[in-house]
Formats: sequence, structure tokens, C-alpha cells
Amino acid sequence: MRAGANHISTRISDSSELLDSACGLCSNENCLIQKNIHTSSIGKLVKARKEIKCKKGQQFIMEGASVTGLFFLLSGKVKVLRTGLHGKEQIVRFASPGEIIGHRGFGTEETYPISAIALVDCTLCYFSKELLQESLRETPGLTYDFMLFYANELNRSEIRVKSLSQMTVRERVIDTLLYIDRKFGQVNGYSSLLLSRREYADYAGTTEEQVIRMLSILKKEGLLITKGKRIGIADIALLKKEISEHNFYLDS
DNA sequence: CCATTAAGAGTGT
DNA sequence: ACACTCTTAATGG
Repeated sequence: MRAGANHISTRISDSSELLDSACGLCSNENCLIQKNIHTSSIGKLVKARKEIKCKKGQQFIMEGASVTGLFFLLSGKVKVLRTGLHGKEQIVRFASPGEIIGHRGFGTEETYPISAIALVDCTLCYFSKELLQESLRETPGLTYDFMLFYANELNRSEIRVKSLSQMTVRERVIDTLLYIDRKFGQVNGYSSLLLSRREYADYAGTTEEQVIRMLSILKKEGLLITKGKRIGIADIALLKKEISEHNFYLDS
């Protein structure tokens, strides 16, 4: 029994040395680790990768918890949020496969400033903070990609500040719909991501009621279609046109 | 398979 | 923001 188990474990570690383990086979081209897989110094990091399965609705990052590492979303959909004063959620962003989650706690921070919750069943790749820091020091290509990523994130967050402070409710709801569409797309004419009206509100910075009302107005105007929770965009050109003067819909 | 219940979508005030 | 109705999804016999 014991001998058999040892035999299997050595075979697994041998094969992950030969092949760059799961990351080498991973088809996720958005992933920064995958992108730098050919750099030899990244091998140690890749071998220490932990795969975490996360069920729908499960929270895998808790606001205020101490930072131990960083997540890459392999498959699934995630919402990243900050909890406000009266228990109100402010959804900071949504994440699709390939994206980094928990990166704000990286660096000098001791605790995560955000929570992350799976919106559907997810698979996450987890890397410890220590190993990642080591890899960043040794792998300039990876570090450069990370820098670009952080710069891009900062840009997006600044755009969001403008959106939330300068757009009307109607524009923010439209902006949210277009953002979800850009990120997750449509299937059979309806958004592939099922969100509650509350979640739309939590991203758009309004209340559930305002979102519901706005959706029914937009529906009457023929810009949207709805079927239960499902929302479909009927006229994307007109929706884009409405917020075009803000130039916000250009970002991802 | 149907009935009961809970959750979420709408609407008016 | 609150209260209420209606619709849909989940549960359990």
C-alpha cells in the first residue's frame, strides 16, 4: 500500500518536471504565467501551482483576511467586491478566465482589500505569495507583464471613478450592460452571465429598484429584451451611442 | 408529478 | 426606501 503510493507520487513529480505540468498544457492565453511558460526560471512556480475548485456562490477571498497568495481564474466567472458601510456591496469588477484575482493584496499589503465570490462553478490556480515574489525577481519578462497588468488595472479603476461620479443612472446601467456584454458575451441573444438585478445595481452604483425600472424603460424603447432574469441587448449600437460622449465603453 | 414555499422581479406610493 | 403583488425556481412528498 505505502510503497504503491510512493511510487505514484514520484511518477507524478517526474512527469511535471519533464512537461511544464498543467500550465504547459493550459490553453488559457490570457494568463501571464502561461505566457511566460518558456522561461526556465518559472518552472519552480508552475510546479507549486495549486488547483482549487470553487462552487457557485462560494467566497474564496475574504475582505480583511491576510494575504497568502494570488489566484488566476482558469475557468468560470467571478465577482470582486468591496463591502460598504451599511453592508452594501460595491462590485469592483467581474473576472473571466485568465484574469488575476487578489493582486491588490500583493506587495506590501497585509490583508486583502476585496472579497471574491464565484458566480458559477470555478477552477482557480493558486500561487503562494513567496514563490511568486521569487519568480518576479528572477523573471523580467513576467515582471514586465505584471507591470503592464497593474498599469492597465489602475487605468481602468480611474475610468470607473469617472463613470460612477459623472454618469447618470441611465448611463451607468447602460455602461454596466455593455461591460458585461464585452466581458462575457451573449448566447442565443441573452447575456451568458446570469446576474440578479441587485448585482447589476451593485456594479452600477445604484439600487435594485432603479435598475429594474431602467431595464423596463430600455425594454420599452426596444434597446433590450428580457426573459426572466435573462437580459439581452437588442440594439448595441444605440446603447453605445448613448454613452459615447463619455468615451468609456472603449475599455475592457 | 403536483403542491407548497422561498426567492427574486416588477410596480406603485 | 418601503410595501405589496406577481412570476419563477427549488423542495419535498
